[in-house]
Amino acid sequence: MMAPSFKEYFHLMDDVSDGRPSGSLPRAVALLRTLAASGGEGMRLTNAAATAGVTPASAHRLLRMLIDEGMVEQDARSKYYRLSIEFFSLAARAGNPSNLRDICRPVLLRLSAALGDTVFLLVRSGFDAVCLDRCEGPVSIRSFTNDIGGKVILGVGQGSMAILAHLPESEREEVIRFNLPRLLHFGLFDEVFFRNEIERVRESGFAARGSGLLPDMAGVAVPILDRERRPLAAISIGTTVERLNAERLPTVVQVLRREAEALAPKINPFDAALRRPGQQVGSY
Amino acid sequence: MMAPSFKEYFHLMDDVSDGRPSGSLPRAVALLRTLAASGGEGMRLTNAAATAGVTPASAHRLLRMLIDEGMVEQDARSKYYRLSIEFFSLAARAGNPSNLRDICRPVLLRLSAALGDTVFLLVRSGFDAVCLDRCEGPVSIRSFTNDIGGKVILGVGQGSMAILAHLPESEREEVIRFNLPRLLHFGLFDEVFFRNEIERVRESGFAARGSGLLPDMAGVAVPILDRERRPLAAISIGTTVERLNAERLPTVVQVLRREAEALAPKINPFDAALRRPGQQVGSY
DNA sequence: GCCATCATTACATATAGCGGAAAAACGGCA
DNA sequence: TGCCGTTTTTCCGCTATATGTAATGATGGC
Repeated sequence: MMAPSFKEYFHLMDDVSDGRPSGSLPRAVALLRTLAASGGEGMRLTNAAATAGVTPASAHRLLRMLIDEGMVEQDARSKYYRLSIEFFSLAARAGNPSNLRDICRPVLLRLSAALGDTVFLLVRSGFDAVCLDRCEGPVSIRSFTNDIGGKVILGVGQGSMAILAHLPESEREEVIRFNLPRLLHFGLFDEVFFRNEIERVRESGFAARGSGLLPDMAGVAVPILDRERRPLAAISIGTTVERLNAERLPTVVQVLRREAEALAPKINPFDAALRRPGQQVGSY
Repeated sequence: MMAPSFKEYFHLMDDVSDGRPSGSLPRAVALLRTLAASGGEGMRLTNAAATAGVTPASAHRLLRMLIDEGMVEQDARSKYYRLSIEFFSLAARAGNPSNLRDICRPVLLRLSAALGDTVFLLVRSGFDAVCLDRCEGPVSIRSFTNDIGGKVILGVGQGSMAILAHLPESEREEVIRFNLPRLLHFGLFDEVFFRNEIERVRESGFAARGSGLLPDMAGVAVPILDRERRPLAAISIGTTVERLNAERLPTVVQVLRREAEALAPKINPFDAALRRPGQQVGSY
């Protein structure tokens, strides 16, 4: 089986496949999701309506409402709809739960300057991890969570793995059970390998190298743990395989760990979010 | 009059003051805006309801719907509502209209590496400018648009000014008329100074130094212009006053201009977005 | 352990949202 | 230029959905 392209990968993460939403709010959200999944160019009305599972008439009415609300823009002559910059700006403030990003920013800057690599801040979101912040180092990097706001399946990539591995037993199992099919779908893991990897990370306290999903790319990540040793987030650096050689690795891990430990007490422990089961995650 | 703090500044940019919205979608959006304005900690139901101008019962129902949709999270024990990480992740893709961000990213990286300063990418959004992307340089910087997703009044800061100054006459006038009261509200400008500044920027083709809003901070910005010389975006660097001295300035401007000109033809010209008048902007 | 504040549920009413169908605008293509 | 398929937009009657008031249940502070 072939490894999926980035585009395929991210497409599969979108939960557009809602079965006929009812009520105007769910429909509107379905449209927003659809537009988000459409990429930067936007979508035609008919297409968006079909994808979101809404009649064209409703889609038209709803999209107009959303334009009135400033959440959606429409290209003046092509009629293409897209999410608005204002929507982007509005939601950008959601990427700072309990001021996590603000608190971690200086650390990311320091790490990126000290190590010369790209640094990421990741948090869990359901069965995925989301990149909250990123500081570019001089070395150019490709990564699953390259972009701020980018989503990866929990367990894919070092930062994501660091979070998963440090979840408490029951949650960890729940996530593994949910994610295994998603991962196998890509032919990237078999279960034993995956579970071994998780154990290794949990015991060593950091995730390194990772799965070699991206050739020549390597990374290290450590979790930020609260007093009950629950993972609040992960700090991760992305670099090239050659830069992360055997003699440099321990140093990097130590630097990361020190920063993560210093960070932990500063973070106001926010509770696990309340969520309806089975929502907001892709179904395969 | 005192210069406003960052917090005050950004608070004033939030358009939460909708007069009793009717229909479930406008109410929901009002709640989302309210939560966005509340910062990272989130809000209680009652408070959010009052701020959004909705009865507590409605707020409760709507917020539950939004949680079902994955757009809102609720802290398990404190009951505080906040925008969800998934919402953040969803909207992050709105920050790439016509793939503008993807196209500019390599340039930002190159500039940040070459100049050693922090580089910003800004686009217009109504009467404001929004930061789409940012690459940190080694020198630490404070800026109005520090954060990705951050909003500034069109005309404040170099990047924002570069866009405003290069708008076609009629639009420029419209923006100036709308923004003058907002600017005067902060006691930062008088009209003649503001207009002179705009003229200077328009004629020279770049904005430098700027208004000295932030002590010791300086910046340069150039617009990215399409074939009709309409500003599509602005590239801006932020640095310290001393780093941006008289002898370095011309070099920096030239580097920026060259990149901006090389970028222009790559960008698929997207039309002015269709918007209802008088929406989505703060009223003072 | 009490009281005040806040969160949640119940319910009857009206209204806002719904889809089908028709009309109008658009965009090719010859 | 004129025709036709597609897409967008409007209209309208029906229904379901969203609404506020009011009552109940939970929470937290003193």
